[in-house]
Amino acid sequence: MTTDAPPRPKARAPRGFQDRRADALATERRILTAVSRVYESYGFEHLDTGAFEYADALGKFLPDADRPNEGVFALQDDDEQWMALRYDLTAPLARFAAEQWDSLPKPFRRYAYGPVWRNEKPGPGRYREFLQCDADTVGSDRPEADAEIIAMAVEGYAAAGLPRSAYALRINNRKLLNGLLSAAGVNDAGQKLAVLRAVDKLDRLGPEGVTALLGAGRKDESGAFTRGAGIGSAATDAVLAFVEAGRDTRAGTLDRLAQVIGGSPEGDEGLRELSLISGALGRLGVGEDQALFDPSIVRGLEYYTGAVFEADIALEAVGERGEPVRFGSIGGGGRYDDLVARFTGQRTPATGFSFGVSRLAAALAAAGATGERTRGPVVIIALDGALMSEYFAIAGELRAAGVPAEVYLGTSGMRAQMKYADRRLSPAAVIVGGDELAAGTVTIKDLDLGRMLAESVADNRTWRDDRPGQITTPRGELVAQIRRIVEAAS
RNA sequence: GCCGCCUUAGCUCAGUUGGUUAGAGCGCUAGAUUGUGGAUCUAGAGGUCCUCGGUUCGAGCCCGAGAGGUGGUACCA
Repeated sequence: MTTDAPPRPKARAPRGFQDRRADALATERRILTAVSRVYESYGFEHLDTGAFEYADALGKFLPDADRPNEGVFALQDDDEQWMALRYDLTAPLARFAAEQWDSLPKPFRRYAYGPVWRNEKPGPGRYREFLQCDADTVGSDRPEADAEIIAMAVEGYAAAGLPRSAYALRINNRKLLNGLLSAAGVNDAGQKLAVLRAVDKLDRLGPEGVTALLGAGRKDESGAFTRGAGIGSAATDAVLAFVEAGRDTRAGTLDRLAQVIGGSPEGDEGLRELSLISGALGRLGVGEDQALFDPSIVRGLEYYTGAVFEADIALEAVGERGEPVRFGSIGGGGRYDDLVARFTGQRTPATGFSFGVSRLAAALAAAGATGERTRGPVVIIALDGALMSEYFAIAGELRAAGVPAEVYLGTSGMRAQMKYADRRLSPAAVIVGGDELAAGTVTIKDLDLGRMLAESVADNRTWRDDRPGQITTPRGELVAQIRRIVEAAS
């Protein structure tokens, strides 16, 4: 027995890529629609760009001969130029704005949504393909532009269905810490980067851990050692006082920041910007609990030059085994004044925010905030192959009346067809056999009513004899009866 | 990238000291019920015991390497 069948491929999605079915897609679409409406109400125009960009347009992560796929999914075009799937929506905007600058109304305000791709290690809530929804203003250096972006983000989360207590935007300004470090004599770029990384871990490691990372370094429980920034103890104290300057109100934090910032042109500039943002947020009606100043917010992206924003979600959720689930950041953004200049050489101030749509959808689903399952169509039971044309006529009538309907196209018996309608969560099934046809009637089963009545029926004999939720009506009343059932179901 | 743990049916898992034909629950398919979902009962289908190599008369079980997953850590434009 030597059959040389070719090896069968294993049916599996690449890791970090997910299949999303109707329920998840409905949640995503609802979020996208709601957030887009908010962006449009502020005057942002819709823009879409292609999934690929030339790699040099995406920034410093140029594919090289050794590791062309580091961080991004890249491939070589037939003219040997490297192209890469976009890893966010900001870099393509910078490219577009630079390319079209002369023909654009300025400041240029656009929103965009779509998938982005990152070729990195996937984890829980971390995929290699996910949806973002961004709004950016290019060509305004007014802090009010930042404030408006923040206000839209806050409004967007509310529109997406998050309860007000479940999220907040935390706002910081890169210039504050930069100025503080200059004043403290820390000017080395590598050290500054290490300080940012240390500060970013405040919520996880606490002040002690951050102190260690600012100084000599830190050994974690597993024994791995992380080298510290190596700044002096005076600078360390200044940084700690700074990151712990957050207060309950924006004005309170500003006052405290003024005390600890140490006096430097850049730091003062940062303070002035935050102050203007604070004033604008007040006038835009953004509550103190929705947008607060938090000096420990860093954001990884190195291209941010001023204000930075991050949205945290505080939804309580538990996984399948009752363990608490953390969703982390569900959005972020900030000011990037140098990104367009990479192309044009001219400094072009810009600011924006990015919704993590996939994460937000996952969080909403896990928190049970979107319990609804998408309903199936009215199913026309195909009892008799000779009557198929009648079945399609019925489906057509229902569709014309605005009711989703489908004729069962399998070859199974009635039991399987009813099961099919049940699994699709259909509101109703239509049964037409020889009896109905002869009598000029149709039999309609209200599946929701049946689902309800089933709870009080223990034995199957009764269940089948009673035919709960089932009525037989004249053929002419079909559409009206179905409509009544469907409207009750929605 | 580094460290730990894990990998047996579609899913969750059990599998004795290394010993016959690898099991359970759930799910799936069908029947009990000529044209009726749920519940119940019955039956059936479903397996590269992650892969490769080694030890052994004999490996799901022991040893080695690799892959995948997972948790932590690093990185995250």
